[in-house]
Amino acid sequence: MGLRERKKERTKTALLDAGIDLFLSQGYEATTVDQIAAEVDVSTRTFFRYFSSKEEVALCLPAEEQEAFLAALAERPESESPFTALVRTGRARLALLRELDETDASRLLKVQRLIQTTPALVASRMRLIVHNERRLLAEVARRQGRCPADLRAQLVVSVFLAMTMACYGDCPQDPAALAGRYESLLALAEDSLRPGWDLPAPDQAGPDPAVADPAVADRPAGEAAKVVVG
Amino acid sequence: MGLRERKKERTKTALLDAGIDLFLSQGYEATTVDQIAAEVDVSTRTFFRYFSSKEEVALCLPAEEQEAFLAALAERPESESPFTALVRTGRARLALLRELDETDASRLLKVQRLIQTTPALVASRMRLIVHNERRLLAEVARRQGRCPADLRAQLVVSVFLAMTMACYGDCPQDPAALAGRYESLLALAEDSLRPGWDLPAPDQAGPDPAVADPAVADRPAGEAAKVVVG
DNA sequence: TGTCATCTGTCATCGCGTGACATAAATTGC
DNA sequence: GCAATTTATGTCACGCGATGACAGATGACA
Repeated sequence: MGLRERKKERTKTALLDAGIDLFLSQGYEATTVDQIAAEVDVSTRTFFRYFSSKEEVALCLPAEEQEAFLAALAERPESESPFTALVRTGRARLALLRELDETDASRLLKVQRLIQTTPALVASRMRLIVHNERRLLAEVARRQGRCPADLRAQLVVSVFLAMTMACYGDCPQDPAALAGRYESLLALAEDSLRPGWDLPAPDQAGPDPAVADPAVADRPAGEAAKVVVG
Repeated sequence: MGLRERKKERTKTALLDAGIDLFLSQGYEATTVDQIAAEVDVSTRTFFRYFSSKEEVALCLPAEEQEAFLAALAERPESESPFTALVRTGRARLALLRELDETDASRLLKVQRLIQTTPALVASRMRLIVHNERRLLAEVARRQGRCPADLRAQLVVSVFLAMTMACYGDCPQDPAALAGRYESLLALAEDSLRPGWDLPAPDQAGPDPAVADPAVADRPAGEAAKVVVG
């Protein structure tokens, strides 16, 4: 790796760290791009050559994590059911947090704290997650042997994402607490879901049950509700 | 209602309609606030007195719907389980779509199409939804007699929101298709969830099982997974 | 060393959003 | 109907985020 690339990398992490620290100390909105650039002693224009937006400073790490998650998911054995594969991938990623460089780990925790305390960034991370939902869905549908429009595939992804978001819900603190929260939610899901719920229905062999019969919506309100009341 | 208020209301809906139409015809990003204001023949500054941002033009209707949803949820009978109350409220709101003024209905459908075809707006709507999650959670927890930090309450809300988002997932088209999709997802949820899953666990009487034992996270990866593999 | 590619700074520009202030309009009281 | 008050609107100025264009500085390579 040449001097040039090393210099670039140093500048990028310098901007990243400066940005995160400024965001945390004086607030995300109150911090201007000019300030970040000045801190690293580069021009504002140069800042935008490293980060496409101010937001990206706060979200590039989570974005990378998502990429890594998708890559890891793709390598889970086919024998695992879709939801199991998702859950185990999540657990593996979580475990990776603990064997991290001290500076990298603290950076990640800072970013977590930052996002958590900034409504605009919470929304942005949500956007990230939703943006990747499509790819997650594709992988789940592939494992189920269905098309991505399959409602059950969507349900599996939605439930998993719901769990993930609920995980972010409170306390970032330390990786251990996060993992604990993750496992608690998992146990709860086990209590709530029927075994095999994430496997494709064996009776319907067709590859496209995506659009359901709209006539079902004409049922009176009180009638269809029993399906979930139990 | 005085002349003044009528005039204001007319200006607001004029800006709203002009904005939606311009967004749809030439794209959201490509449309400037100046254009919208010019279309209604008011100054740019005045536009911002009616809408706090360009985004709000596209999202004020969904925002109002969310408020209405929360109000309707609060009035569901206590006898309904949390998830049932959520589902029936959703169904009732969906039914309301059909008895709407022609111009209001077409506006709503336009907004749906607009959001669906604009990634930035999809994200923004997601932000709206997440922003209201807290209030939804409060109501669910109240019905369960638990605190909002209760994981089961969070699961209930998450599953419901996941269903809602999956509903938005594809085809806006007509209200009937939307309702059909809603009911299909509902039926699928019935297949996947155990009866009574949304009721508070009877054994744990304490009001605060929010934070789980972090020690559980120390289990080897392969062991805890069986809880969902079944 | 000299040539080439690439990174960087400066400048200009656009769009979104806001505060301040003056003007025009509607509302109220007489 | 007219004056006094309230309130909506327009104009101006400004800050911030983001982008394109161009010239100069710096590392890469023969």
